[in-house]
Amino acid sequence: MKYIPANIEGKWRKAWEEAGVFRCPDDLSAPKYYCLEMFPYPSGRIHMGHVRVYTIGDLLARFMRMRGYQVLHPIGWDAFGLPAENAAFRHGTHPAKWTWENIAFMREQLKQMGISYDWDREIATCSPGYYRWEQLFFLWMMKDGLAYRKRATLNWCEECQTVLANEQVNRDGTCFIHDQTPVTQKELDQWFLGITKYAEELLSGHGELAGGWPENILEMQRNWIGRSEGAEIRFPLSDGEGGITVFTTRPDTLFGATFMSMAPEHPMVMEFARRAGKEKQVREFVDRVSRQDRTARTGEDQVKEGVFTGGYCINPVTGSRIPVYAANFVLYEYGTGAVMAVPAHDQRDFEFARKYGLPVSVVVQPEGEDALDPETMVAAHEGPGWLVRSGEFTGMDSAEGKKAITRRLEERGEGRGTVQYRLRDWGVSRQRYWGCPIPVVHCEACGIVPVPEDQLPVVLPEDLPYTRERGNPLAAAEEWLRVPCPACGKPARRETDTFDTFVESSWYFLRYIDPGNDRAPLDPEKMRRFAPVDQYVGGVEHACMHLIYARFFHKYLRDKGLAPGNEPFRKLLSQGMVCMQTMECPKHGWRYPEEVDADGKCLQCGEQVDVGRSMKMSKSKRNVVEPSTLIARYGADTARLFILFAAPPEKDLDWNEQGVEGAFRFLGRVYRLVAQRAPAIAAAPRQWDDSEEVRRIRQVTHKTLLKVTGDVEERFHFNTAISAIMEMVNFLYLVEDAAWESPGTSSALREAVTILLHMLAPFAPHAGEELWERIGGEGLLCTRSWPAADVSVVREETVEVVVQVNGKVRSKLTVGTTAAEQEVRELAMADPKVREYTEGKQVRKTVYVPRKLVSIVVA
RNA sequence: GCGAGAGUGGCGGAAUGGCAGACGCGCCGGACUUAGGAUCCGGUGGGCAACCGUGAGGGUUCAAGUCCCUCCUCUCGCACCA
Repeated sequence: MKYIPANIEGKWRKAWEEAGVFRCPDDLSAPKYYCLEMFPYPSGRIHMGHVRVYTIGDLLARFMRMRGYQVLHPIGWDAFGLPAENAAFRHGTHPAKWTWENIAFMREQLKQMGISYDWDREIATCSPGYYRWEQLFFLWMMKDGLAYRKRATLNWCEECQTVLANEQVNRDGTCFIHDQTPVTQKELDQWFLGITKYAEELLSGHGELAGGWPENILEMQRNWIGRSEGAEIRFPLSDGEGGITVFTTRPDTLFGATFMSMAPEHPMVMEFARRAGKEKQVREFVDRVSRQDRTARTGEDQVKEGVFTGGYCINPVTGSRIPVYAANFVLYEYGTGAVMAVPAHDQRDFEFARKYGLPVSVVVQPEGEDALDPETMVAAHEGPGWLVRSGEFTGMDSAEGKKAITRRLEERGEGRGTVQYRLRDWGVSRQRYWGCPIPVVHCEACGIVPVPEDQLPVVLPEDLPYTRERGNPLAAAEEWLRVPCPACGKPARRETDTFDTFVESSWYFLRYIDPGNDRAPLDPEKMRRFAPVDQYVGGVEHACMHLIYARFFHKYLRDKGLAPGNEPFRKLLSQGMVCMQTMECPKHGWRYPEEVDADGKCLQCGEQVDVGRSMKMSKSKRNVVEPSTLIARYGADTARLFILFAAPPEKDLDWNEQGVEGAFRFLGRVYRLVAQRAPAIAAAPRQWDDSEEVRRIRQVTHKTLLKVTGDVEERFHFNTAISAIMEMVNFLYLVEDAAWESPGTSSALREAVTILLHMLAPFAPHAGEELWERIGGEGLLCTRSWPAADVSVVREETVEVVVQVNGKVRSKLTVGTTAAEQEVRELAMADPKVREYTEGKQVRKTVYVPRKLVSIVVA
């Protein structure tokens, strides 16, 4: 009778596996439901964050399976990446070995959780059978002009000997792995993917996602893409031919442009300096600024500074000669790398102008305020207003002026309205070994030559001695490196850069649909059957990069006829973090929970530890609970149930050992209830009496069923679904022995327990199966249909109506559900408790809400 | 600074504008027991009460945790993007 998860969980996992119940056939026999959780990086062992995502996903997968869908629920491994290399040289192993061992270990951990994956579809992105197709996509992109090579300044870590993404640079400008090493800037030829060609569609596609995706994620993506409308305006050089084009969102302020600022990297900067004989001075500034990494340079506390280049250009509308400065706050990668400076109406330009004594000219006058005075202004006026000192445009409001000035520039061929994006093309080159080789060859005669499609895959050589701590071992792999040029046959060298691992994760969700295909990356027919993902579950940390890259890839593959529809993920659930309180010993720093005794004393020194606020579980803060320990102690069902009960999925979850105990206790309670009543249930007849007792049991049962179904299916409120199940169990505990034994009522109780177990199945699948077997249920519970609620027994015959007097509840009436308004009003007025407050007073107003309340207002 | 979200008992959290605090944890009491840190049953926002209570202050409404305005605090994202 005792609930011992260790005795039952393994047994049922085996039963599921043997029956192959989670295998999803290629052919559809029911409407499909593609449920996907973000696949893990095989870091070694799963952590609570993984347990949470995979539990949420599995709940939905199991639920939808019972709802009659053919569920595709796959899993795989995001298996390339830097940590494998770091671990490899730390532990003297090979990245491949390390990765595959981790995969083997974590696969077992996931299996222990009882997640209902179709393991036949498992993929690891480090297998040539996977990445060969991504090499093919890259060749296609090269042909389509979407993959190209560009010299670019990138963050460089001397220690890693590789390029870092901006997000891999710490706030203080050090490397995210080597936090002592300052990140520097380095110019390298890099491969880029033209994601900006899809910028507009990535933005407009949000229309299709609205409702299915959390609004905050869409907002983050909007910011990331950063669309802004404006104009490109050409400023002719004051001396000689040519001109400089700027991008501005404020063409209406053109008459107020009194100087120009350029990115230090802009080629015209040194050109001007040379001509003016100011090379030395300007070079000093340019060198100093461009040595700084992007984070430091764009940080908020960065002081604006610049240098006069010696050059001048002409404001196309005022005709005045304006000086050109190089300024540290102008970004070369954005817009045209040059901006017209309007100090009166842009705060940055204002500060810059005041610092270098440049003229300020007011051209936008805010409505209803004193005329702005350039001499006394202390800040720029960035808001709207009326145009002044703007020639023929004077008097227009700024919105109108934007359009009019742009139109005039277009007519004169001096500019045009354009749209700019903050989104940059995606740099995919990494100077790294453990990644997918970029399939091109460098030939002295032919330049860059793509590897012919029939020679794919370019297999990453895994037999290299992995001894170098730094740099890319591929660069030293002479045997692999030297190949004949595919074009001319002369000796050439392979590209040694590998892909950013976000490339792998940009299409894995499609490959799951056709994982074994060795003739093509994807079969369009199968894609049409299973794509898109109906429900994607993962963390917010991927709101921008992964989710934008994947949307981009999906759109590209759509254009190549491989992927159906415009969007890869119909609905997205972004789950909250798993947090736990931190403990810090004054002498020994962060403490693991097991390093502290029951009285909150450090086991090492006996000092009282400080209990800090709850923070995201992390090894560094030692506020972690190991999933394996948890499962060993309580079983997978308890882990799952607690995680789903402790908080709604999108909110952060506070880990609490006593809460886990509570979940375990509840499962024990269900277990004892059902196990104890199993004989009575087995003996119960199929027909129930038409008694009050039966009606009550059935009403509770079906009400719970409706609530749980709605909470899971529509609201994703798994915590309230569980609390409804708990209430039902509490109710069943109060049912007397006699009712379990009596033929008339036991049949209704049999129905109750049957439905209870079905509802429990997606939450605590192992315990559910075990009890299902005990009550003589047929087949595997997880393969059964979700029960249909009998709405007729849910309907109440009477309802409680609250009576308020002046907004305060004074009495409650029990009336028939169909009672007429007039009747209820009269009952309310006649109620003695109500009369106490209404006696002798004038009734001003009464409000009647059917089946809810009567509200009486008295003077 | 900008944007998004959140703030409810001792704690995690419930509440289509209609009885605030479901459910769980913790705590208190009872039962069963040689025993209980197992299990079962009951109680549990504050106040003796009238009443008061959802971060603070206003407002709309017969009625506000929920809607509107002004603040405060916290979390996350963006942050010289011209």
